[in-house]
Amino acid sequence: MEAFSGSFERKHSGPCANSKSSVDCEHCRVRGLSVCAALEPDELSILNRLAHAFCVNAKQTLFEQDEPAGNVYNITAGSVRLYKLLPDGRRQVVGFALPGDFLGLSMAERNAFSADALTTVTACQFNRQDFSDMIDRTPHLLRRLHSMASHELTLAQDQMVILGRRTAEEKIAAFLIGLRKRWAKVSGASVTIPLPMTRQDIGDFLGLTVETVSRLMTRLAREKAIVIVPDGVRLIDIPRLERLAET
Amino acid sequence: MEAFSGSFERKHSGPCANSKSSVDCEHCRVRGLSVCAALEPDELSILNRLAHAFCVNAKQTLFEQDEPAGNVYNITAGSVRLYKLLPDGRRQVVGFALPGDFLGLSMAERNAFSADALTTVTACQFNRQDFSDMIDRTPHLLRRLHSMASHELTLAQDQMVILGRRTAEEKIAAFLIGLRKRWAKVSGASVTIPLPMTRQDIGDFLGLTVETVSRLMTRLAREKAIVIVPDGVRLIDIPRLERLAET
DNA sequence: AGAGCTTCTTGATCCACGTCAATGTGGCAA
DNA sequence: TTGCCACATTGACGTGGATCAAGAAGCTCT
Repeated sequence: MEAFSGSFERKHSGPCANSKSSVDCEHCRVRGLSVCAALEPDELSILNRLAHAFCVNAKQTLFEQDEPAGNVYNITAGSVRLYKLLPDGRRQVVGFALPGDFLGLSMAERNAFSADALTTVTACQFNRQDFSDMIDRTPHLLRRLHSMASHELTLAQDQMVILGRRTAEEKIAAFLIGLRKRWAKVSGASVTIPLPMTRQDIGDFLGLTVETVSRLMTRLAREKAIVIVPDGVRLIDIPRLERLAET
Repeated sequence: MEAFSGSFERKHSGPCANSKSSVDCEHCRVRGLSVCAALEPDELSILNRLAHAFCVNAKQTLFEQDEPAGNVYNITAGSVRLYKLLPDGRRQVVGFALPGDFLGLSMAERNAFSADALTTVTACQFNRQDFSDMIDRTPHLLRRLHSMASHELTLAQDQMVILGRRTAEEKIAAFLIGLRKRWAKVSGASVTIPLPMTRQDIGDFLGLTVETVSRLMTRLAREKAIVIVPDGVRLIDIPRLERLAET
């Protein structure tokens, strides 16, 4: 809980080697907010005074839907799946959190969704009450957080258009374009973008089945709108963005 | 722009009699925020210092998607359709605003959607810049607005579940239950709820066609989950909520 | 290297919902 | 009253994507 401003550091750079059952990884302990968090240096330094950094391995849970919300999180590395479950097991992925993203900014009493790690994730955690007290003392930071939450609302509304009024192929194309844009903010523009989530996750995000996602990805590749990088299906190239956008 | 706290008043209570092309209705001029706005008296009184009240008839536009956002609105009476259009004309309704609801709280540069009046609407308008300056001077009000925006985000995420993972019948049921709940906040719980929007609007909100909406409303009525009030199709009864919820 | 996973792909078939078309209905203007 | 028009309903038919089923291709553990 000591002061630290700016980037983060870790003791080792590969994935955590420790047991899957451990939530905290002492070896890759990080400090401070993600540099991607779109905050000014003074804001970073204020928040970092409260930061408690930790690391979880892939498939571990950060928090679960309907549980009392205990913390606010800022992702510093890795990606996180955010989803809601219906009583009968149907699942809707409501988003994916990438480095720089905050979780729990709504300050609601309970979590609106579950969150678990798609890859090894390092994050920076704040006690909800400390966080709340701090933003009460720092109005311009609250203003910033409000604008982040508003941005998320517009993303959610865009997703409503995608879910309600686009065909399966358009959904996939929009998803890939949107993800490319988000990765560009994190690690710079690139034709190759990582898909840390499974086809099932993509389907649950877009209101499609795994089979449909798989078929359409293959089709987009056949039609040369994308390239599924051969060494694994979790990496794709978007050589010509406009080609994909016009589908 | 004078001070006024609490409820609103109008000069006549029926729909506006003046020309359809007029945006402001001098006859039913209102003052102040909606009493449904879930604000404390002191917050109401602060905001009302900036309030500029007005009235529009059904089908008139409040603002349009992508235009520079000039105002923040609080609906005091009537209902408003919020929607996004795709270039090819497909439409996604992203929500319906009822009395008490704010529009434009995100303080974004441009409107994320279009808004037009489903019925005669009275609303309370704030200049965006005045509003922004005022919340900067009033942190606890900003905090309140942030929590309203966050609530909208959770509604949007719930809508994502509905759009992505529910059947047509479940969509209609969820829509009616949600609308009933919202009307209850405005005018108290009642088995009869108004549907100020067309079947097309409902379809565009739920990702369905008019025909499907119509068919399923009829079916729900046949199965006695709802009653379409005979004197018009824009009013339904939900005699047994649990009956509707289990569909 | 092989066993046992999970994930991904591909094909055949099905059906919920969309599309197209016809008709009904209520409000309003002339 | 009549015609018009936007909205709603209903039926017949078509189809995009779901479902079911079978492999293939990667991981991880031993």
